[in-house]
Amino acid sequence: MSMAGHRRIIMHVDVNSAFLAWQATYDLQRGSTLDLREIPSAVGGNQAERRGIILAKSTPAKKYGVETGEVLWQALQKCPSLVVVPPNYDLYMKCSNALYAVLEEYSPKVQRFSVDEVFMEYTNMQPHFGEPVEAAHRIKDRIRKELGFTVNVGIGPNKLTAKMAGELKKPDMVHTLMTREEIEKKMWPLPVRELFMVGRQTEKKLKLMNIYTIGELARADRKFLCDKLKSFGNVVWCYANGLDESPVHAGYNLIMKGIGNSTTIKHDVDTHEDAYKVLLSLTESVSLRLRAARACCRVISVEFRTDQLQGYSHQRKIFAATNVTMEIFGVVKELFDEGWKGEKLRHLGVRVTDLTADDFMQMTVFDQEQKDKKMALDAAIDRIRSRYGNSAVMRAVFADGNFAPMMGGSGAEDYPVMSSIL
DNA sequence: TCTGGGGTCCTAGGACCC
DNA sequence: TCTGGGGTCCTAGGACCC
Repeated sequence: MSMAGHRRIIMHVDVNSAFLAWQATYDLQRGSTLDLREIPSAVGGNQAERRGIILAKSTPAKKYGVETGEVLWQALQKCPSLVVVPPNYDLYMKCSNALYAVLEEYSPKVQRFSVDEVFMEYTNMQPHFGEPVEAAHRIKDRIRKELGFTVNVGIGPNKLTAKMAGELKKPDMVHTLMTREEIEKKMWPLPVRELFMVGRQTEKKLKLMNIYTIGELARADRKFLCDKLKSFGNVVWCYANGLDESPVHAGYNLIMKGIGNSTTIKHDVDTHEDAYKVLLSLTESVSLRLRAARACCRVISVEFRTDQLQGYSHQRKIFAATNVTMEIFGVVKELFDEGWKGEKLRHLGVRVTDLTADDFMQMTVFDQEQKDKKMALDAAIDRIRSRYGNSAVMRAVFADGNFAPMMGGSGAEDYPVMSSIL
């Protein structure tokens, strides 16, 4: 909440080619003489495990037309010399934490927006750290020197303008979008697709209205847009005009809305037995994270993706909130049986939503003793796993080694992800 | 030779209630 | 025997973000 007439100053810090830069930094610190950022390179999933897409690319790779999200073999056609390294999520989490720790020194209000993006409230911080642009340069240079990777810093009167400023030109730059004039000059000429929240579908609809640039969207009739795009029309119109009042949510105090894990399976699954193994594995990691967050869930959903890449889902609200692995798994099995249309499945997911705090767990009328036992078992397994690692305890169904006992979730701490409305 | 995994929010339609 | 209308809850699907 900002007082009327009070001018906020928000900074957005965005790591340049985060996954790739972090890997390169790590390699250099361990004595490598090759900087991945200086050659055509990418972080990519494992093709043999059918996860072969580009997760991040170097600037030289970008010059060959390599794009994030594209399938590996296509990227290799464009750039045969492309060096592809596997992802390392634990490393990313460590680098992200290090970045966050530095930024916390400059403001009491720092919001983790994603693993590689942070919003920082700089309002009223000038007496301590100087004018915003100078401070941003110092912060940026300090991160490069101390942590070894570069960031862009965007500065604006709200989160939207700060974020858009940070995207203007990369890498290792500071940009501002403080005034109406700056917005019109720097942001309005950009293709409308570059506006936060304008994806492929919205771009297509806007084109049909003859809107191609952010400026054209900003000057379009608001009522007309609401007519065509419903409430979303208002959102994008405001964003195009640099309007946004959303607060910076400091630290972890945002409530998580849901926890999910999903996985692409090495071989298509077409039996209940195999699907159950995958689903149990996913349920294990979801419920572990749920308990770590000291939460229970009231909605459980199972997500399907077929070998034809057709996706669908099935969910149910349960009577009493729970975080007991085998209770959740019981519902997951039911949902799978009801939802599965019998196709070959390449991908399965488990997600829990409608979370509540676990401190006053609703007493179940029946079988309280049974429930206590299950909760004690989960707690004991969680303790062993946190002490000796996730593979220290394994359910017997996984003993044949065909499926991993804990799929998804890196064990890294969870933090709230920003909402799409900023 | 195919297209990851983690999220959030919005909308539409049906069930159900008064 | 009649079919108005408002409200809430639930589920599925779609759009977007990184």
